Amino acid sequence: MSCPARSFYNRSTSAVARELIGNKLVRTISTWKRSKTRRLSGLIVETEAYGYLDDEASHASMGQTSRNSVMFGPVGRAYVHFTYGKHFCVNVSARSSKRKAGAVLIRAIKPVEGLDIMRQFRKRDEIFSLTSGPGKLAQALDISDKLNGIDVTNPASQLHVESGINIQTIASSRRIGITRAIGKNWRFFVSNNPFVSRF
DNA sequence: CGCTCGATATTCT
DNA sequence: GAATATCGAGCGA
Repeated sequence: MSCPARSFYNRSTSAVARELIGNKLVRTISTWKRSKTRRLSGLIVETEAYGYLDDEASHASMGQTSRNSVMFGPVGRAYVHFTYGKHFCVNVSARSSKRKAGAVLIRAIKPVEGLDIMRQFRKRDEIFSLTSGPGKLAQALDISDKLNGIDVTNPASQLHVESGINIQTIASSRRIGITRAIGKNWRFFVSNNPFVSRF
């Protein structure tokens, strides 16, 4: 399967956020036995765009720091950050050439491959709570800050994005879990599906 | 079901 | 000190 090219991420973050819906987030891990590789994957069903100085809710809004440096680097890289003292969130760096920083948060995926392994990482069986939230999907795919900065346009990367299906029913809304810049409707999700985080 | 609230580390004021 | 791109246990209906 092919990966969206780097140029895919070289557009406005809101456009990238919308078009990432329907693509596949893939995590490859080596199992403890016989160093065999396994694929964990899911269809991206919910995203949020985060901008630069124009977006007070973005980690990049106050300039470059050690935490958000991936948002300022090449597009198509994973920006993994730790939040609320417990959880990791997975983003992909993206922006048009006119901006200096930006990223798209992946908020939810629909599990496709490796559900048994996801259940082990999540320590629960219910399929709808496996990956229906940014912290949940990071845990289900065993994603931590060790993967920060990885190139998601490379199919050999342990975390990458593969081209998927075209989704017709994409809706947008305010972003979730933020208090600033709530006027921007930069959350995109597949309407009428049970795998998104919430409405 | 739905709501409230504590956990818990990093960043910002 | 306060806030945070979250989650799930515990409660009441």
